[in-house]
Amino acid sequence: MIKIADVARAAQVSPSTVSRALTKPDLVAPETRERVLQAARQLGYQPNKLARGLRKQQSRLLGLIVSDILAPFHATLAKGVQDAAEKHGYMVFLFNSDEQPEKEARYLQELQSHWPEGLLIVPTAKTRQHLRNLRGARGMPVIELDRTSGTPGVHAVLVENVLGAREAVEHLIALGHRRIGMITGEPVITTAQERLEGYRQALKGAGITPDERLVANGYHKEEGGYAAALQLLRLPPQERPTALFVGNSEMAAGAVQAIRDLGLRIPEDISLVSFDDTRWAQLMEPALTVVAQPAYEIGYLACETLVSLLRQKAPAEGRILRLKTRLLIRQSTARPRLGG
Amino acid sequence: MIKIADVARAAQVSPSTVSRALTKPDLVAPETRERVLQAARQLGYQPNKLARGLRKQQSRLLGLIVSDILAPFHATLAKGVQDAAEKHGYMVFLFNSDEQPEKEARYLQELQSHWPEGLLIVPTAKTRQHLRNLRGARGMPVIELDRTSGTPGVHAVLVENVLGAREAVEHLIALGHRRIGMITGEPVITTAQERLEGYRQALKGAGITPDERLVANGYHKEEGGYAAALQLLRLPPQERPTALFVGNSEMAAGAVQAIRDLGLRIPEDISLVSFDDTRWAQLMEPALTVVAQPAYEIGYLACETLVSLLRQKAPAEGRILRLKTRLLIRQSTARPRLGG
DNA sequence: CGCCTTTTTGACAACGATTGCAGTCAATTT
DNA sequence: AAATTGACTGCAATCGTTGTCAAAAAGGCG
Repeated sequence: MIKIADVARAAQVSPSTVSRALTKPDLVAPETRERVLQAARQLGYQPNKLARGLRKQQSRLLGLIVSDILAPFHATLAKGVQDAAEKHGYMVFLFNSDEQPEKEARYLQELQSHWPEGLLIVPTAKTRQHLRNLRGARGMPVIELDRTSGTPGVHAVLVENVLGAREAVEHLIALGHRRIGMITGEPVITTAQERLEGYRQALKGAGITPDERLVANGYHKEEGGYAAALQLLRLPPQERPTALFVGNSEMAAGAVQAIRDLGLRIPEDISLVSFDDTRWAQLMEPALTVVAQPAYEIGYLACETLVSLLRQKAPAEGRILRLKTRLLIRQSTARPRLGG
Repeated sequence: MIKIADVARAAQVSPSTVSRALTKPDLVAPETRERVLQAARQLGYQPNKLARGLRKQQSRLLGLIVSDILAPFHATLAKGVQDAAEKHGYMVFLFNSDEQPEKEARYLQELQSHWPEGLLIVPTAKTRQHLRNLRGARGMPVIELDRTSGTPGVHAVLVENVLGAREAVEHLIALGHRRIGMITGEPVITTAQERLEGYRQALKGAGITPDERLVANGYHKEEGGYAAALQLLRLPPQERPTALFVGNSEMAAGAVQAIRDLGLRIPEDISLVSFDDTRWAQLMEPALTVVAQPAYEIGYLACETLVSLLRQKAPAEGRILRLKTRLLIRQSTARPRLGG
């Protein structure tokens, strides 16, 4: 690997001059600079970021921990973060907690030892205490995405979950549904709480008495969504929901499977609306009505926020940004059958 | 940030001893070791990997460049790589070339300056020359995934594309199709070439004269697949294919849209089979017949191979591994209509 | 008790890049 | 012609960690 000393020798100057020629061009004489640049180019010199980071005490690295890279929402989030990071000359270390607090803790440690300048994280159940334990975290800014851990003073980029959920359920109510089931995520996760809250608000607004048997936990995962949907749809006929509102697309995929396995039809027998727009939601038959989240924008904006925090040295107080969701009405929601 | 000197002071020993106590425990006296470990724990010491990497001349970092992180195939690939890397104590820098050679070149440069010990890459059209330009690459082992760039001596983990494609097309032929169209990817990409070759072999094997008008380029992308499908399905009735074989899932999604926009039904009017199994392929109606690739295994295996190359210093000659595909017959393929 | 091994520890020099400081040299001013 | 300025360059220290080497301490043996 070519180092600065090699370029220095080739250009017949000192290493200091090479460094300056490359990073502070106006501090060296034009002809020297040209000689250095040429030598560097010819030798294919690439600065060693490890050494530079060590000396300058800055890594130009950001850490990103998402909870499920295989879910389109998170993949899109990650892309938004990376695009923004690249724009500002940062690299991103991407990890996947799989919603497992232990994995998250491990990755946080591993990450910390690489001296990232900032951290973006989709928190899990224990993120709050993990962040507290990160003693070295000094003033390292942290931005939470999609959910919050409740850590005081932390920044976050979220969506209007309550409103988004309420709109979805109000849409069902407007179609005439009265018995509306919800498949929610882990109750410790704020998105699950907020979406449940939106669901309840909508019911309340319409004067519908909430029935706790119509709310089932799908643990944010496909299998959980499958089980939850089965549970709800196997209620006795007069108690069974005529519509389901699902907290995310993973669980919705499970719910669709369950509905099919029960031999029910969407939307004739059961209306379905879920959070997250995905390719399969668009391609399935009937296309799924969804609450679309601006995943790319969340990631991009979070990273922009982080970078601007890094620019201004003063550790700004935690600010929470909330983006809007959009209800995309497709064919999976319809009037309930009479007497349903 | 706590450094070794801080721990040394707290434990009343020299920095060297702290370093040894942490990395070569049997070289320090038990009581000293205990004192050091305790101090380190108490202060929350984390070794600085930048400094360590610089000193030890090894970063424990791997680079991974995929061509589209939003595609499930690539996301799964990445997960396989990361899981394997983690097992061996490596971190992964993940990038996304978006199939754009310029992006790839930029990321390769950026990556190189972080001194990764090895590189995993899903090559684009210009990877071969990019790798050649990477002068510093010395003996840095490179593993190609999914496709090959044709760089001599490089390792690769691929699938049996010819065979997989042939089986898919033979399945269509067995159903009675004679006019079978193919939507292929960029011809410079080896997977596209090989899958096309499999298609041709299947036709030849069945004594069907290939018709070049039945092959359209979808450029690996959804929009391309849409356009290509339109082109093929708008051929005059007696020339129009009764079945389509699509080179990947992105293009297949476009093809499905095109088929629907034309008011055609799957599989009654047109049979469809594509490479890559995805959630939407399973959930769409009718469920899509696909050639499933072991994406996770490709990633995992590639990373395992890379790590084992790193272990044995000798730069082994390039070896190409090919994994099997599986034809999953679902409902999107059926007998052609009589007189179709 | 002294000599020789073995264990344990600390001082020091790297790794590669950057930067404050000081020195050189030519250009300008007096 | 001497003095002053300014532009440019090199020296040396530094970032945090590790490995080499030698010194110091501890243990073993006659």
